[in-house]
Amino acid sequence: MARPNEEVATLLQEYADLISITGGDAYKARAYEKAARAIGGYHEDVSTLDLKGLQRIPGVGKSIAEKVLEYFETGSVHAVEELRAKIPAGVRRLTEIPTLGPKRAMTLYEELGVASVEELVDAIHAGRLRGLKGFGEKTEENILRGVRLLRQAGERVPVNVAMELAEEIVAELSRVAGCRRCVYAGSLRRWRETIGDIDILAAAQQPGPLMDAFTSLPYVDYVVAHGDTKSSIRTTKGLQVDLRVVAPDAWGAALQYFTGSKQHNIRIREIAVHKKLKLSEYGLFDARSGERIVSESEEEVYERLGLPWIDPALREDRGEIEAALRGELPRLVTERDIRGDLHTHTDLTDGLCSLEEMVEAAARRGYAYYAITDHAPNLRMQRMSDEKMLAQRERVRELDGRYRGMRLLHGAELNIDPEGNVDWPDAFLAGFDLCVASVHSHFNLPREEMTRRLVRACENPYVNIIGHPTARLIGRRPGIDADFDEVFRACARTGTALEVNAFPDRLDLNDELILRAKRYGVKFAIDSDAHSTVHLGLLRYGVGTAQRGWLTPDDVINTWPLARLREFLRKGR
DNA sequence: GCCGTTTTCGGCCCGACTGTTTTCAGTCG
Repeated sequence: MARPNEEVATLLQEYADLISITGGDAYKARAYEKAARAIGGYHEDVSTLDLKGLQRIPGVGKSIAEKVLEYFETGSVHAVEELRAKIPAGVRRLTEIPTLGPKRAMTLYEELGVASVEELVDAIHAGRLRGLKGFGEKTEENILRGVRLLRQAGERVPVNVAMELAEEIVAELSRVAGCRRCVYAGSLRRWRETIGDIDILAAAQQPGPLMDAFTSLPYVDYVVAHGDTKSSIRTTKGLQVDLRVVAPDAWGAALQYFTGSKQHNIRIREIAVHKKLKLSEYGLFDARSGERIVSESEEEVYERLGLPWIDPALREDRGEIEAALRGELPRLVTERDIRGDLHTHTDLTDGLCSLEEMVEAAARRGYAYYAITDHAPNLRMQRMSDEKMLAQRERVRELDGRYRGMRLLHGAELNIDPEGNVDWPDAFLAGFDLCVASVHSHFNLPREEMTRRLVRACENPYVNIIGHPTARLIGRRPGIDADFDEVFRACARTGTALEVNAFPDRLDLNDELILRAKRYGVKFAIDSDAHSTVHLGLLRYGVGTAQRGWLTPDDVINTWPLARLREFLRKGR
């Protein structure tokens, strides 16, 4: 199950949406949104807190605290149920369409009875939106484009959602008597950015007890299939999970088979055929005699085919097999290589935790260094000022080295305006240890202008890292259109790193762009973009994405010792 | 609904963009 904090956050967010849709007090809705974020990012398990403890969470008062208690005591919240009864769930789904908010979703429902995304699409095609006030031709286009985007993400879920569930199921099944091994495989093991269904593989002589335990997990909505070696369930959140149980001596071949990708496996089986062998999920066999040669570990399967073991993140048939044959597989960056995080926020801007809390949590992760990069003044909503930034710097200097010797870097996340300029003049920027610069608006500039904008930012001698370079939001917003090869050349030329933003709805750059950028000799920074202490752990998804992009520790500046990093950050100045 | 006081209400991130409208509502970051 999701962390209790996540559950409550989701519920409160839903309540906030319902308040907005029903035209309730906008400030009340915002209060619930704020509380949802605060609880989602809170370090303590909210299901263990009492009324007083809950009210200590910023943004949570008596009323919300009581609702949280009600939720854990009864499993639901009366006020939420009341609004749910008034508004079909499909109407809330409408607001997930980019450019369509609560007001117009309600108009569609009240005026036309539209209560789902499908009905909306039909209504548009039937011309039923014509003449509806506030809905013109462009609006229809935008809605249809938004729906396409929504459907592209389709039934897939963000990698972190699938990962949390998979790890819990693996832990649960590993406790079952007779279970020899249990892991997740499939696209999750390859660190794909979204996951369609979860594949779990277990080894046991007797699959029965594992199957029973699996199909009676508490979050099973219904059992899709319950067989001898394979079962499938659908969870209450709508995610499909498959469990496959194999004999312990077939473990390696099964793991290889169920990890995929399909394209990778096809290539591997071709190699087997050329060697007069046959590879299946049960083992590697002699094609003629049918005798099983190996199957116990992935390593021996690959080895018998004349290949070194290939990291799952590489298994996409993107050249990994050729590289393996030449003995030129990269030594991929791992989470253990990361010495620090270079893009994080505090409650000075839109973060949820104080500087001290963030620094302490970072130190607990064993980092050698850590950068604080709050937003700069051009994102007006953040209300940043020179004075606030300088005061923060002073505090950062005081705390430097006080937490397990971890060194602190004071930075900022600058805003790249449409011309490629950033928030402050050089003289002020010179006071920072590093600057991340990112696009936060004007996502639709013509390609040439967008390219010029990013190149210009790279050429700024104080911009060290381009944050979430395409600014995409998975399933919600496509990335900006620019000539990225031109941008990559600029990065390499100016000593500007590109970010691999680890936030699961960004994962930006993605694997394909990383691969392209790497060829220009660009360096990368894998950052959490944490807005709360619990976000620091999301870094693993950035590392997974970097692995899919074939990055080695040498490619990633925040694996370097501090002295080498500082030299890079000087940017030849 | 929360918060912070100027202790019991009044403010709450604020500006820009889009598409619609004809002066602005809705949406977004």
